[in-house]
Amino acid sequence: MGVRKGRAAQTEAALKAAARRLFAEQGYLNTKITDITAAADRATGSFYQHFDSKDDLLRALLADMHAQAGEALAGREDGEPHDLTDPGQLREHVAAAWGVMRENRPVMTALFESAMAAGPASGALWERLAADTVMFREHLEYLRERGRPLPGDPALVAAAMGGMLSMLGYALPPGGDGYSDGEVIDTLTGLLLRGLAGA
Amino acid sequence: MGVRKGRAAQTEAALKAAARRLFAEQGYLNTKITDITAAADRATGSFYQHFDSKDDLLRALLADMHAQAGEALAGREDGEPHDLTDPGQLREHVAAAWGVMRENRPVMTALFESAMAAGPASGALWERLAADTVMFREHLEYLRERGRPLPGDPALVAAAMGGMLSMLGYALPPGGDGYSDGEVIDTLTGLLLRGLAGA
DNA sequence: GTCTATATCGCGATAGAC
DNA sequence: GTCTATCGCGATATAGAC
Repeated sequence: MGVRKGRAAQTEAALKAAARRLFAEQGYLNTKITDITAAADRATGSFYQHFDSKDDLLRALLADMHAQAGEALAGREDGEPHDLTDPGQLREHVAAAWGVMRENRPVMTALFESAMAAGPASGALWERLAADTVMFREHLEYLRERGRPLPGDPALVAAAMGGMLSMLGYALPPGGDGYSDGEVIDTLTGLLLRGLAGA
Repeated sequence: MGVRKGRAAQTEAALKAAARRLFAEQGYLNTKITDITAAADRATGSFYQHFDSKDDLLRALLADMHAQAGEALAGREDGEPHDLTDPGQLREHVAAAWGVMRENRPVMTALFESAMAAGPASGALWERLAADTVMFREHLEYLRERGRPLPGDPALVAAAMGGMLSMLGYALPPGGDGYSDGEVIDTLTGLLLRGLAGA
């Protein structure tokens, strides 16, 4: 695709870009449709030419993210499960998950808030957690098959790991005064790998 | 206090009870003030005689919970920090945290959603996480002082542990088909204690 | 497709009789 | 203190000209 786009495509892109910025800045739930159109310098009505609702826009952003992730990961998966008890390999996985979380902060943030707004009984958040940790779960199941003792059911352990990551990814203020990405990744890796009982 | 209450106290209690039930069933954000009054068989206007807003009601529920927890914990804290690397003691702490989460599901749920609705940049969720994990943090600092190697900054490790707990506590459907409390507690204890690398 | 203007509505909050 | 009735605002969504 070339650099030049039609006016319509430009508007859609502007709306998406504005939405991503606002979702990260003030959250998904707090962001009104009029906020998005204003930030994109478009009229309110134009929004509905491209999206049915805020939720629809979010799904579009998610699709973009998946497409991008698909490109980046193409051919990188060798199909052979990795050994999560190996320090280097675990760190790599934690770093990858953390990276996705940070680079796609607007979308992850929004999905998180959206799932949460559905309420606990809806199970939406649990589904999200499960979906986001399939890779962890598969690797844990692989370990279990090979006779490694796990602290519990692979799906539960995977969800616990993922929950820890998502929660920190959402809650930790991204810039400045907090912890560096490397520090967070090292800490989480260490915590998961050795546990509290030490090396 | 006796069993009989005035009409006013009865109304306030009914509103609180209805709110707790609805918060657990459909979430805090989804629950409208009119839902609460309807469930409590009271008129909409009566709500404001007792609370200024939904947020105010939540604070009242939180105060009730703290009062109750205060009674339960009175005299149980011996001031001496515990050793979180001891399996029994760690499990006790995890079980305690999990128990609070489950027994006060409506309030915890609501606090969680409320903090989240403020958006990520507000830092509200991070503050909640930090506040809910002071006990973990203190124990970790105690370990560090005694020369134990930790995977990272005590506050960060504590937040990670707390995040894992809160996230699962919120996301896991409370009844029936899921995991038992004992299973969850054992899994989390094992995960934190031995880490993935095993005993 | 984009704009301006407006219809519609849910819901928080208040007024005033009882 | 509780009720019924209503106001007012914020936000979604649509209508119709350009």
